[in-house]
Amino acid sequence: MTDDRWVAPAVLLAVDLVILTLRRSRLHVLLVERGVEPYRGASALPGGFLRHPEEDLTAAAHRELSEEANLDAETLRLEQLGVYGEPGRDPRGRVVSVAYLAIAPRLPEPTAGTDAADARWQPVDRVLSGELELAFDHRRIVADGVERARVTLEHSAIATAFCGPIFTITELQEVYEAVWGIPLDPRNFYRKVQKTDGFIVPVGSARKAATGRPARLFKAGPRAVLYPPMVRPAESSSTEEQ
Amino acid sequence: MTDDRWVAPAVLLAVDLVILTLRRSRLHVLLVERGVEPYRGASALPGGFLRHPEEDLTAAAHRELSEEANLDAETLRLEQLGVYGEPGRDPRGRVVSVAYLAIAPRLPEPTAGTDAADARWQPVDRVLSGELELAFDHRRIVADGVERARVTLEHSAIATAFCGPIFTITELQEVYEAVWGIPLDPRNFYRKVQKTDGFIVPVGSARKAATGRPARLFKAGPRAVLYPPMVRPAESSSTEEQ
DNA sequence: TAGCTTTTTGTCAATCTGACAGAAATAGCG
DNA sequence: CGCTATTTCTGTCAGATTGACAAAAAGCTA
Repeated sequence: MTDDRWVAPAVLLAVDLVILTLRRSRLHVLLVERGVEPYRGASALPGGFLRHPEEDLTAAAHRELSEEANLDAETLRLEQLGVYGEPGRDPRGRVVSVAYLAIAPRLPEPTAGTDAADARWQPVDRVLSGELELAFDHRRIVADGVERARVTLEHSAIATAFCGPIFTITELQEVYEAVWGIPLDPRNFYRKVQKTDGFIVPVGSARKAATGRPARLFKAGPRAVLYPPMVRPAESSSTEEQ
Repeated sequence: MTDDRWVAPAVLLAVDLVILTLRRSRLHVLLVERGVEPYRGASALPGGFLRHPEEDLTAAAHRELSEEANLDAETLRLEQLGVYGEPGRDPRGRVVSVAYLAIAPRLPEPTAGTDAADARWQPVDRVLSGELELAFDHRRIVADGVERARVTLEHSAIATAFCGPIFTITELQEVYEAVWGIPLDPRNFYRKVQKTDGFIVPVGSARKAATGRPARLFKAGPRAVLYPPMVRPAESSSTEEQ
């Protein structure tokens, strides 16, 4: 951070939000329909410019979330995902965008806010496959956010945040399956989760279910970082070997 | 990324660089002595403002690196570390800084460039302990960079980049020990590295050493992502349990 | 040749993983 | 009430991995 005698050029700073949740056992991302140009009518991540030059970035992120999707942003823990500042990514000029990621429990259907014509949950598959096109470079941002979520699930107990306050082990497994996009063995998952110390704690030996054997209920444990981590089965080598 | 009819406020955008290397088995970070206000004379990370509004962020990072430290930046793979945009972090006004991280082999002693009065390697310990004070929030950025490097070492083969093109397993171990800050068992390390497929490949059964048994030589293997990862021994639980 | 140092090869018990069998608990149905 | 379907939970078992440690191998030096 050196400075110049030269006047430093200013750029437009924006925040974009990748809000992930689980609906019907599928990973969904919150999208808005743009109400203004450019990309008017297209789907995009919620977000927007800083309101004033002194606005804090996370504050701006929370503000945009409530403005555009009427979601109670206070309860979401926003994690910085990255900066997207490639010249030309926005037709209006140089816009640098800071992306934030949040992983959320089943959230209510959002209602359109002031800036966006509409706000709704869309399956990430539709976005990643390209079936649903997004404005700007938002598809890339979603992809990065999903990958981050996958890694985060391995090392942190955040998966419990996808569930309600009380959940069964099967429900927790469905979170992992949905985010990782692969099926897991229920018995091994059960064992692993149970003996990962501090991950989940049993809550009143209650029960549940509609058709099978009643499942025990748990709540999130005190540990935030999982050690050893949940290991995601190998899929393919990043670089071919030999 | 919604826009306003309101004129969006512009902020000053800067890049900061955390360049890590190994010198005498200790992790060092590249620092410059600031030649201008604010914090004139204090140590700081190399970096600076965008030169013009259309400059690419990574291009700016590479430019600053060569300007301030005369390092051949082309060979370094810069990885985005995060955004530091807290209001008030820079006395000149609202400055948002994008931090980049690079992990590098033994680099030459840098020479001061145009903007910085001096550029040199400093042990990260001295920075993290607070013994050496840095300008702005750069100590925090260094801390984040070191932690990122530690995690990266677990999952990627980047550790080989700290060594020269040809190295011994002991040299590779010293990289892990320096970055992780803990000692490792040579025999178990040897075994683990050897059977992590594609990590390192033996190069001509040459030898080396001055005092003990000659060590075999290796070069970086084709695999960039390590699976299974190198596991860093547990240190302490992030959240107390029970 | 003996001693020192460092690298390399083993050993062993404990733990973890992946695959799978089968018991337990409930609802629905004839 | 007994049977079946379904889901949850408890085991088992072989193979791989880990951490701790012993000891051989290969040089250099005295």
